[in-house]
Amino acid sequence: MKTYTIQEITTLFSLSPSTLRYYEQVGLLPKVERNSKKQRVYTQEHICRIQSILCFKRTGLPISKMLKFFSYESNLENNMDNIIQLLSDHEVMLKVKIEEIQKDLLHIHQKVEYYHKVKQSFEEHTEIPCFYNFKS
Amino acid sequence: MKTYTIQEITTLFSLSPSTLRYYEQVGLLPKVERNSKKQRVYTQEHICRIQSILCFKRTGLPISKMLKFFSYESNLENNMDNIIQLLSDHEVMLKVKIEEIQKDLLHIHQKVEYYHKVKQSFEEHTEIPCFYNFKS
DNA sequence: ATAACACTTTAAGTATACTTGAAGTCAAGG
DNA sequence: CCTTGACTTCAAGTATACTTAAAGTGTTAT
Repeated sequence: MKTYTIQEITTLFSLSPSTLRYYEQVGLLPKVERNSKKQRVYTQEHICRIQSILCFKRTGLPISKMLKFFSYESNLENNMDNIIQLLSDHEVMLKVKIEEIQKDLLHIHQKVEYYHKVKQSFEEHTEIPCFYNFKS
Repeated sequence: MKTYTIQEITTLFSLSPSTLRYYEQVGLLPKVERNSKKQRVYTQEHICRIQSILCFKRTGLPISKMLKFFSYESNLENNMDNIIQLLSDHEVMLKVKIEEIQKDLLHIHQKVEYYHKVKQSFEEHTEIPCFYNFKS
C-alpha cells in the first residue's frame, strides 16, 4: 500500500506540518503510524480524511463539530440519527449562507461599479454620481 | 434628524453593545456623538456604516481591510485606484469562494444522502451501501 | 433618599485555529 | 567524526474578533 511522508501531504494539501500534527493532536486525524525513524507515515485513508476535514473547514464547520462527526462515523450504528442531523443542519446553514453571500456579492459588485463611475467622472471633471445606496 | 440609542442599534442588527463599542474603538465606526448623559447617539449614517461592515463581515473581509476601505473612502480623490483594487480583489476572492463552497455543499449533500441510505439498509437489515467516494 | 436602570470606561479574558520556539533524534554525506 | 536535513515532542505564543468584569455616572421610580 502506498504511503506518504508529512512533506508529501503538506504539498498535496498546502497545509503546514504543524497543522497536520495539530489535527492529529486534537483527534481529527486518527492514529498515524510511524516508521523506524519515528516519523509519521500517512496512508490513503488519511488523505481521504484530510479531504473531508478541508471540505468541512471551507464550509465553516468548526473543529468541535468535525470531531463529533468523526466520532459518530466510527460508531455509526448508534449514531445514525446524530450523523444525519449534524450533516443536515450544516447543509441547511450552508444554503442560507450561500444565499446571503450572493446578495453581499451583488452589493460589493455595485460598489465596484460605483467607484469606477466616480473615477471616470473625476478624470473627466464631470459631476460625481450620487453615493451608491445600500439596500438590504 | 432621527437618532438611535445603543439599544435600538443592537436590536436592529443583533449586535451586542460591546461589539458596537468595540467597532467604534478600532475605528470602524466614525465619531459617535453623545447626549447630555454621555451616552452614544447613533444616526442614519451609522446605520449605513454598520450595514457595510456587516456585509463585509459576512463575506469574510477582515477588520483590517475594512479599515483600509473606510480610510480610502474618506479621502477618495487620492485613493480612487486603491479602493477599486481592494473591492475588486474582494469580489474576485468571493466568487472563487462561492464556487468552492457550492462544490462542498454538493459533497455534503451526498454525504447526507449516503447516510440516509445506510440508515434505511440498517433498518431493513439489507446490505450497507459502499462508502460514498469523495472526489474533489 | 435610595434603589433600579441604562448606560459609561478601561483592562483583562475568551474562543478558535493554528504557529513558533527550543531542544532532541536519527540516518546520510563529506 | 561531524554536520546537515528532515523529522520529532512539548509548551508557549499569535491573530482575529469579540466578551466580560469591575467600577462609575446620571436620570427615573418608590
